[in-house]
Amino acid sequence: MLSQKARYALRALIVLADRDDSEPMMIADVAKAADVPRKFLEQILLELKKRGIVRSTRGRQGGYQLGKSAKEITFADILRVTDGPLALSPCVSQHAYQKCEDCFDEAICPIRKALLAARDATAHVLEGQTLAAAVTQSKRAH
Amino acid sequence: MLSQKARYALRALIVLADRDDSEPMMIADVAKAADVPRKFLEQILLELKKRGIVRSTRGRQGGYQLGKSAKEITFADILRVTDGPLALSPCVSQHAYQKCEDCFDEAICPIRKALLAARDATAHVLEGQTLAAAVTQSKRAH
DNA sequence: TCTAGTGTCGATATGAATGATCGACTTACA
DNA sequence: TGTAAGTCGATCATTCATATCGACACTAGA
Repeated sequence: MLSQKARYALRALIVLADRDDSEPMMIADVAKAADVPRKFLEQILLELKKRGIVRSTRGRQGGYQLGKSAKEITFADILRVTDGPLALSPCVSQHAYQKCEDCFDEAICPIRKALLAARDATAHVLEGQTLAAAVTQSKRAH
Repeated sequence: MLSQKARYALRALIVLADRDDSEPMMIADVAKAADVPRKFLEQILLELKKRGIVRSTRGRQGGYQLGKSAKEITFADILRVTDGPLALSPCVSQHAYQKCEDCFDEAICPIRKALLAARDATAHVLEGQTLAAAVTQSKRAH
């Protein structure tokens, strides 16, 4: 399951993607539009910023904007920030690989093999879902 | 990520699947073979029993066996017991659907659409992975 | 019928993660 | 230089994950 944090991040980013990106949007406004607790959103945006998904401007007239084109930001990118690796086990993670402690031989582990297939399938789908597509879709529906 | 509980369940079930199933195996023996804390395994097996994945015999000479053929038990079945729905959100779960509280219209929710695709992909893979296949594979490797 | 060996079940302990909030600080523009 | 913005560290409440304990119920075999 997604964490609440992930839901908030997705909603906030869709808000940012769905507007004229020429000037930044204040945290408070994003929080209101995306229905996210203001202070919590702060933390989330900071993490997204560290990964380059958004960028910020300080001081007056400051706020947040996407860090790159909405076409280049995928759901996979976002979920990796908020919820960690997509994989069901560290031993099948592409971006955060780690050996299982109690696995004596990865090569023949029957569990690993199944999890690897699951990871590939999930990642393939989520890496194909961009923010731009999400915005387009929700606009078309109105 | 999988919970520890899920890893334990998978390992224990592979142990049960990988033996002559004519007589039950004691919890203590399963715990040892699968390297799972005995008391914790108790709880896990009870839950698996409720879902029909294993069955038990009480009293002397008692113990656990698979509840059906290893060919009919999928990783999806097991993970649903230990970790809940495979879906990333209740609103896209097949077996445990629930409406999002703060989602005003499911039909046009751009997040939901992405999560639905992810669920389908994951479920498809995990429902294709049986205990029997896992055992066969690990045997072939030796 | 007794008893030893087995699963069952409810309660509880503990630590970690999650979700959320607060207040002080820094930066930038007018 | 004052004010409006983001930044950052700390903290807190609650829930969840992991694990353990002890008493109980059931059954085969002596």
